[in-house]
Amino acid sequence: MAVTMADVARRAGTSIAVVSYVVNDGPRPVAARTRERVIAAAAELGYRHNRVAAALRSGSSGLVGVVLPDTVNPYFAALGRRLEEALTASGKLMVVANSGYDGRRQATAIEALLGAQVDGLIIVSASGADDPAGPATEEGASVVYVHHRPPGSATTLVAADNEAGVAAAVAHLREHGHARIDFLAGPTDEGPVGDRVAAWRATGVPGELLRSAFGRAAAARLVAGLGTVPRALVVATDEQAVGVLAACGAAGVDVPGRLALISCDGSPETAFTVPPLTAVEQPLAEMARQSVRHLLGEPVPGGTPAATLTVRRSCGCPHPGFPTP
Amino acid sequence: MAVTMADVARRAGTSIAVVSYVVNDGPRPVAARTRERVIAAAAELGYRHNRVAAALRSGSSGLVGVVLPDTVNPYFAALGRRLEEALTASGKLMVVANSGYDGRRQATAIEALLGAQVDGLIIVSASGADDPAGPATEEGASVVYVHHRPPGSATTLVAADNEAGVAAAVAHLREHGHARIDFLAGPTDEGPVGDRVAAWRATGVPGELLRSAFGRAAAARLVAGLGTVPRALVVATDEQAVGVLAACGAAGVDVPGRLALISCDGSPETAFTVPPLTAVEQPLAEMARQSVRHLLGEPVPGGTPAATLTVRRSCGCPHPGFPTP
DNA sequence: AGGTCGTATCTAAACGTTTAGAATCGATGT
DNA sequence: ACATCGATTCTAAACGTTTAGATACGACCT
Repeated sequence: MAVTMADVARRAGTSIAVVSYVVNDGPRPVAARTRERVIAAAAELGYRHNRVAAALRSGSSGLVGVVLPDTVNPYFAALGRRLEEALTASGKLMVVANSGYDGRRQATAIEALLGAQVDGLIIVSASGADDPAGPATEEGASVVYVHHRPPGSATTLVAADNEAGVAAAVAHLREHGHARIDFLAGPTDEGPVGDRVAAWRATGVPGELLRSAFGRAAAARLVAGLGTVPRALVVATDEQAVGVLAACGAAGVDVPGRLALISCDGSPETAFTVPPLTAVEQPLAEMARQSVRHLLGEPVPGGTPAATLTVRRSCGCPHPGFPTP
Repeated sequence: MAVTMADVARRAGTSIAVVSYVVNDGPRPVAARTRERVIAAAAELGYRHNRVAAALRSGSSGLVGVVLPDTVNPYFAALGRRLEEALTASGKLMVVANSGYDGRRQATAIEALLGAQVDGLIIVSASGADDPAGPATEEGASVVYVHHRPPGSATTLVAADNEAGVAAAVAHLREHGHARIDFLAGPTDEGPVGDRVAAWRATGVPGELLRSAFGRAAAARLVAGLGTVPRALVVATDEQAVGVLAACGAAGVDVPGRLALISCDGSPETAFTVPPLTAVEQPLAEMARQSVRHLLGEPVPGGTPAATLTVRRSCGCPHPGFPTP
């Protein structure tokens, strides 16, 4: 059915080997005239390189597995797209799997990806999951964790430095005149949330640590139940910040008038909330690039990328398009 | 390196063929005792089925390519996840590619996916792109368009019926007392937007057709520049509705007080906007299931799935958690 | 002329499966 | 005893590529 290298070789009057050399641009040189004939023959016949056959023989499938908790979450969606960009630039295809924050589903997904002979695995680990890279790395597959690595794993982790960003957020709110600055985190301090809590604590600014389950509904409940609304709040994730916004909207609490808010994550959606969220923005593009380089065993230039503060409206700053009261 | 069927066969004291029969559960029967021995041997050795080798021989890679304009857009993100669920249920892995709404990138992506020998292609075509399935289907690959099919293509399309949904939206706004109901669409009526505009027109209710480029910024500009704010508006996509919301927030226009809003798409994010958006919700799960069944050549039960109205706050209805004035 | 080198090409053996066709082996029927 | 049959298993040929080793052929040197 499909056009194979043998067809191209026959047409170009050469052997399969040289066709392969031309297609892969190596590992042996091909005379310019021959190369032209092969290229012409391939074009005429509509040859398409069969990566499956190549994968079987060469051991590289050109596939990279990406495991994310939930690609509908804008933060992971944004990370996923950055990863795809970085992978495409390296000629890899991205196979995605959602773990749904569930360790078992994550393990199943990884198993399926390894069966597909992926060249590597980029994992944002579900919290509470055992180290899923264990079985994977035993097989010799390369694995990189992004954003969150399960406790006890020694596998490479690519994550942003949030310390400076959170400090900047706190400093910024203080400039707006807030003496107390509270922090809203999830029920546990696992993963990057822990770093953010620590960074907030490290500033030494007085304030309370509030907790709410992950998910917007929970965050909404929290704000609704709040007796005295805190004046300034740093929120650990966009997801929760959006929940806080929804709760404030429902309760008629003015943001930033009665509650100043700074979120962490800074996924694209934060630019379009009402009001637009000021956020400690994760350097997703750089994280994606570094992950891919690690995975492919290339040198990784630049150190840990740092999250930076993106100022919009929810902190109290005037923002283009918004009337300053 | 890796454990192969030959290793398992040796250990189980049988031939490679029976190992294959056991692994694939066919196409020939295996005696119960032998099967057990094979399964035990495979477990002891940690055998993992090599899908690349299987793909080369059998012609089925277990991979399905999914091409989306932009996986960061919540609507496509939600569709993507539904597709992944449906594919996983059929034992397929999903390879995603973003086209960035660009015909050229879309063509490149499809080419790469075909090279990976995907078993099929699910495409949400970039508007304005030539029929990208042409070259693909010539190769015998099966292709299904979802949501939007380029004009001139005869390939299978899976899309929702928006007529009843939009009519319900218009009727609902009328019940809220609006005599005029405007409609906000993109610059062209290509794809599903056209159906929605037509459905709005078909209701015969007086109102103006407003236009704005795709993208939230453009929608924001539109509302900001509006002399007299329309009282009731149906918006063609969530993306634009979020833009309208942002513009209203910035301009201090109360939604739904001064402007009642119903969006089309109904991606998960609409539940968490301020105020929560009433929307004509696309039956994404059903669309995903149908797409996959079409792709795999299975019978597709049920006709065209219909979009349905999900009532929240932006239309003027009271909504749980919101004080009714 | 004979040897040596370099370049370009060819031959053929993998890679790990799938799956027809052949082979084996009791059991059954005559 | 012998042919027949069914159930099970084995043998071996693909699938389309990659790539090491063998080969062919001038050019160059002595």
